[in-house]
Amino acid sequence: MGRSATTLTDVARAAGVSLSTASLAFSGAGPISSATREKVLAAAAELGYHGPDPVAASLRRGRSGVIGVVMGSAVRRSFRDPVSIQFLDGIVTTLATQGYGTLMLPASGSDEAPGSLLTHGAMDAAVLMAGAVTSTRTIEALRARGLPTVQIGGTGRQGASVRARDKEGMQMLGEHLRERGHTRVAVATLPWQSGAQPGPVDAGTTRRPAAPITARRLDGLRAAGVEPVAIWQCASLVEEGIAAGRALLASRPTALVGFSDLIAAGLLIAAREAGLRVPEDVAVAGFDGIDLPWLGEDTLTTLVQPIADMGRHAAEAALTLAAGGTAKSLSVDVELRVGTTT
Amino acid sequence: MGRSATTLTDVARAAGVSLSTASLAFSGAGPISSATREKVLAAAAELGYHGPDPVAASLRRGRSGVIGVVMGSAVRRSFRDPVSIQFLDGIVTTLATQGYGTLMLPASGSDEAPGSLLTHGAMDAAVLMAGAVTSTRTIEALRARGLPTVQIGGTGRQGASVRARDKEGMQMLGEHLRERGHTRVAVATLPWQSGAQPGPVDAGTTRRPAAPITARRLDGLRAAGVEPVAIWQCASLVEEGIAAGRALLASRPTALVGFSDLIAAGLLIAAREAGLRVPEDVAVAGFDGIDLPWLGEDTLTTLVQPIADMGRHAAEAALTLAAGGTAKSLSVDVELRVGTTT
DNA sequence: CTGAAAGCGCTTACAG
DNA sequence: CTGAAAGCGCTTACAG
Repeated sequence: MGRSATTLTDVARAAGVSLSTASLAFSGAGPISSATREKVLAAAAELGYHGPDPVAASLRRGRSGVIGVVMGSAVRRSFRDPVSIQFLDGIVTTLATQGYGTLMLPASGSDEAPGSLLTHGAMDAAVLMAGAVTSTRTIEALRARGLPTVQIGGTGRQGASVRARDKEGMQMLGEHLRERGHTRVAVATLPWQSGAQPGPVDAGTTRRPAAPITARRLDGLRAAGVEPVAIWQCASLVEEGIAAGRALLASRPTALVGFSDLIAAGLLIAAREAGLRVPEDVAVAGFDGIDLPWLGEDTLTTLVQPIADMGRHAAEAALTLAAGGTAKSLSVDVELRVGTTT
Repeated sequence: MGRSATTLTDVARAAGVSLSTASLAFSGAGPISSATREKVLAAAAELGYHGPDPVAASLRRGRSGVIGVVMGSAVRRSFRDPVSIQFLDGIVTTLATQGYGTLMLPASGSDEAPGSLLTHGAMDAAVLMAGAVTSTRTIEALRARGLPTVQIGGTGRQGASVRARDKEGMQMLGEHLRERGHTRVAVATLPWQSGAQPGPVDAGTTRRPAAPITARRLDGLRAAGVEPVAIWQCASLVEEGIAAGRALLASRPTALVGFSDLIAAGLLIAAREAGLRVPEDVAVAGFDGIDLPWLGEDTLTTLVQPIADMGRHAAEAALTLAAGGTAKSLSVDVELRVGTTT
């Protein structure tokens, strides 16, 4: 059962004190003499009692001590991007220092009912990882329960969010590319909406992506006066970046921009594969600022996001919400890091 | 608080039934007429009640509905290997289908006290990911609470474990290399013990690695008659594999074996970097069978583990233990997949 | 098929 | 500083 047979009542009896006093010895939430505490702790050790049952304490306190983290898609897919892992690291680490647990929640697909964990799992608040943002059913299932949420990369319009200044970042990159004389820029974006399949997008479209991150990054490029000669949407995976690169090179671009570093790595591989020199024949840039130790000599020109910090902020916002407070949305700066690929 | 203000008692009153009947309407754990159930559900919908409080239900049932997963090290580091992610995917997915949640537990370092989540988090059992296996303090903290554990990659000596037949696999690889005529084999192993720093290991040592996976894989090579000309221990990361490769090439090997695919990818990069042709000048092989889309034309010769299956088995064992049953240890077969690198 | 009662193990006002 | 009491919200024998 994962629960020891001896309870706080047993410990109190063995120590010759009341239940409330025994509770205080463990929680320290009230005045207690150190002699009494020692007595209780000794009795507990004697009985093999390892502290109050967390479930019972949760019920009494009215809080589960758990924050849910909703992944963008299946764990396997979602966490192939180191960015997700660093977010998760920031979240888990921050919550752990507050004694809070992190519950993994598989997001439901856009066409399937939310899982029982989402509808009935014990938690006080939830963090929605970037890819989960546009999965409406997931958000609605959480809202229906009255659970406060924090979105990473969201719009901030529905509850608290933590996001990067994507537009400002991409604008910096766009200006950097224009300074370098690039006029033909092809772009491999993130998906325009949740569940979108990889493939071309009409470069002249006036439709704005439903996914906020994709929309903001595209806005940034355009704000710099960069009008893409070709657009390909794909997930943040190296293989999808490679496929995007192969397709985009047909438009004879002088620069390739990936909306993530993993995508950009794929673009770079596709360019090399085509026998092109980088950056002489074609420049390549990404977004994220992660380590790609397998990329060889090149270091990618990219926009560095403070990823672990963002995870930390999201966790802190979730804790505030769990405690009944209100959390404000937060935008963090990104930094242009010029590597060898532009 | 993450808890709606209305309770099952309110719903029962509104529906004009008893508390026990209202409970049955949600759980279906006893006989109830469908008319009555409808009445209760309608009252619940009316009141905005979204089902029984999971914490209260857990207390009453005596089970938290949560399984902890202890990572090998910090999330950030541990999950840079896709193998860990696939394990986690298998675990989370399997548990979710049973309505069970997955709690992320950062392992404590070998020299620090176990975190409060480990000592006081609500869970019914725990799964220890490969790297966590030799972290004695972590295991002891869990055992002290009376929590049953399942180890991935463990020895099976302390509780249930799910592991690959590492030795048999490596023996197959050793024989494959010998058939190809290799006599000078250099090896980049996984760490010999928890927390070991990357670096050389005396190839002639008779000391056996404390880490069971490392020990079994080395045993397998030797069982095939392969006596390494040089050994370097490192974590399963591409950059550590690259460093290992640079060092190991000094021993003029005709074959390089990495104890993980990530390490082997690093070895391959180091070989290319040294201007060596693979496999003509030097062969390279790994262990795991993961996708490495950034590796270029080459496909790694490797031992394929059924990783997601192993995660699934571990989750099922944990569920059995959580229900008070006993779980047996399990070994799964690995398969030699010959690629272009040997 | 439905209801009344007990109790899961704890924390927290409250009284002394 | 310590103790007696209430109650967190639910599920499950048990009786009818």
